[in-house]
Amino acid sequence: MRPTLQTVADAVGVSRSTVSNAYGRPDQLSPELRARILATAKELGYAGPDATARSLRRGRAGAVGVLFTTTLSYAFVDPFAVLFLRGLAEAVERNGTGLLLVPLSTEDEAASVAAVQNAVVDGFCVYCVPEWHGSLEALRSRGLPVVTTEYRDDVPAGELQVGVDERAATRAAARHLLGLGHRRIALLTNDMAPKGETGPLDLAGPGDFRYFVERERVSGVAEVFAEVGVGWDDLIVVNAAANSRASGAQAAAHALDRADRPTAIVACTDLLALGAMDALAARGLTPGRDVSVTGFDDIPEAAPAGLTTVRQPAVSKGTLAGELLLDPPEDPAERRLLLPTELIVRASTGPATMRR
Amino acid sequence: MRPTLQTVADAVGVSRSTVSNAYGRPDQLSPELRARILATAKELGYAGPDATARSLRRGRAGAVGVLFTTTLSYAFVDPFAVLFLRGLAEAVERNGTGLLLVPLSTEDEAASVAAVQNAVVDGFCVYCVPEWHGSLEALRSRGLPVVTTEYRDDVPAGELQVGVDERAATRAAARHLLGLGHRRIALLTNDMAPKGETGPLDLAGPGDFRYFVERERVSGVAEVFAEVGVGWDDLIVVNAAANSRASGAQAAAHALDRADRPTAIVACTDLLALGAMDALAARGLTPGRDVSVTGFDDIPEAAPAGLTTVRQPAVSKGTLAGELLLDPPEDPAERRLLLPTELIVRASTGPATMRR
DNA sequence: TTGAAAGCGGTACCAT
DNA sequence: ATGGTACCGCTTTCAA
Repeated sequence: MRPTLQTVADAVGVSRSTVSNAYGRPDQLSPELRARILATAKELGYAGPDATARSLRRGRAGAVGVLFTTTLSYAFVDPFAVLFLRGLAEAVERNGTGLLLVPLSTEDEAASVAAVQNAVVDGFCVYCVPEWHGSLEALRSRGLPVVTTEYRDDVPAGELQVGVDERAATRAAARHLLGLGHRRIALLTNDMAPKGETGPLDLAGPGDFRYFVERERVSGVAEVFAEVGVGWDDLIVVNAAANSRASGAQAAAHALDRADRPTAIVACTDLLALGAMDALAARGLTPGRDVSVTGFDDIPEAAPAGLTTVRQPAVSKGTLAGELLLDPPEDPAERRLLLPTELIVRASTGPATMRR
Repeated sequence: MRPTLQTVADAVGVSRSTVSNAYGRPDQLSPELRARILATAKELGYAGPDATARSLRRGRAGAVGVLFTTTLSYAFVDPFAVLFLRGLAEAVERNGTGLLLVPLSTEDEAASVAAVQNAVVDGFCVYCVPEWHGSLEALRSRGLPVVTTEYRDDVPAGELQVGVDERAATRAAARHLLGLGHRRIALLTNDMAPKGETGPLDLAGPGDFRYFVERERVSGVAEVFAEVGVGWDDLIVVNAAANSRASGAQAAAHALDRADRPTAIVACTDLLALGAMDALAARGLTPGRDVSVTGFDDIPEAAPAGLTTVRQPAVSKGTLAGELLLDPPEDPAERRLLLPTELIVRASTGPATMRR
């Protein structure tokens, strides 16, 4: 059997408290006794106080949990997520706190709920988890501090937030395209509906999107185009099964291969936009000349590709989320952080041209 | 005060065991009672069984800890690490297990040790942590399963391993350069010595490197060149302060600005190699023509840059590490996995040319 | 089907 | 400086 504190205490002939102090409060006992205790512990193969028991007693886990949209590994697939996590990691490690990536399952919601309930953490960071997902409720009912990466009103009061004005951001992108003369555009989304399939979407309006971010981004575009008489039904909306380059290319194909090919493609993420550019290339089309493309996030890959996109601070979004979580401000106003966005114009957008 | 199992039990008028069963073993009590318990719990704001207490009692944490070379955030900075973690994440999440990134501190070793001791996990994955680091000893003494990403003999018996033959890999790269006529080469390392400064290194031999991986990779190159009479002292060794592109460029500068400029640069990682290519570009030199460059890892950025490098399986290295950890094989032979490497020749290497 | 009791492995207050 | 004693919150035989 694995030795415990008691084992060591008995062997040395002291009390548990003293052994405990030998580890956690060296100043509470004579150096000599401490040395003897530590030596005996080593001899017995005692590894030091058990982490779980210590956490239970101290009431502190020393880690914050991170929840991702879909799966745990998505954290290492999406370039924006990686940047965000870098920031989050920097903030928490400064504090000696760890990061627990919680395994959510796409197939088994019960498993996800269990994972959230069993997570030994002091707080949670929620990265784009759909509001209807059961794990979110499980998470909130734990009563721990929670920070989300969306800036929105319809959440439990007091929840920490760090986000951007998604809608205003895409409005800027839409105005840019409008100014370039574009009137026939396609929207590339990644709504991750239960059975996400790549293909055209026929929705009554932006409000039908299931994801907050998707809803907001699409709304921004729709608003701007509506102002000039281009209604919702005039927009070509194509959903991508996943937020990946390949999926973006597939989705873009649906728009590009239409008889009334759009002159511009507005993608909800850079990954989708880069995929759209791949699709253009495959058809011998040049971004910014034949068809304009915009993205969202400004991931590192965007600049070399010449992608016009909305930049949002990735790393600092993570850092701020971490700081908020580790030391939640009292003032409600400080519990919600709105970060700036900026439209970065590159070569992938240009004047609308008539089709040759 | 937060409600506990007891609170709920008292409120309903049953015992703790029954409430516990209501959550963990629904079949052990009448559906009706269970419903009443759950309703009361909700009313009381009871969030369900405490994660830490449950872990303690069950003796299972539901997570594996991950240790990184330097800091936690490095996990999201190094492209190879990101790929590795993706694989690891995929493996563990399949099992419903989480990933706890343990915060190591560069400055405060005691803090790192504490972080390892307090990590609530069922096992550890060690990613390139130097063997002399105190946290490693703390980790091993916990007696949990451990998997390391290096294939080597001088570790505690039974430790799980998944790695590559680093030395053989760089031997292949060196032979490639040799075949192209290169005799005067520079080595770019990232030994992360305590006070890592970028600059020339004057070591007695490859054995002086503090890191296993560095030692092995450099040894491979040295061995091959020694065979043709190019000794250790003929090699230009420059250390980079960090494993980053910028640092690699800085280090490469030391080699490139010498009077006897090397005709080839062998970098210990792709990041350093890409930095070296940056340094070449800054000097108007063309990789593969003026100076050849090789890297290690074959990260995604390597191909577009035309970098000749050693490929090692990044994602599957992570997957295998995870599988090993979650279900350690009995057979000692299966506890150590040697993965293949492959030299990928691209445009960054070419025939050695006399300096113009 | 439900409950009593015994831990899981420690920590920290309060005496001595 | 050291020890006694609760107690952290839950799970799990085992008995009723």
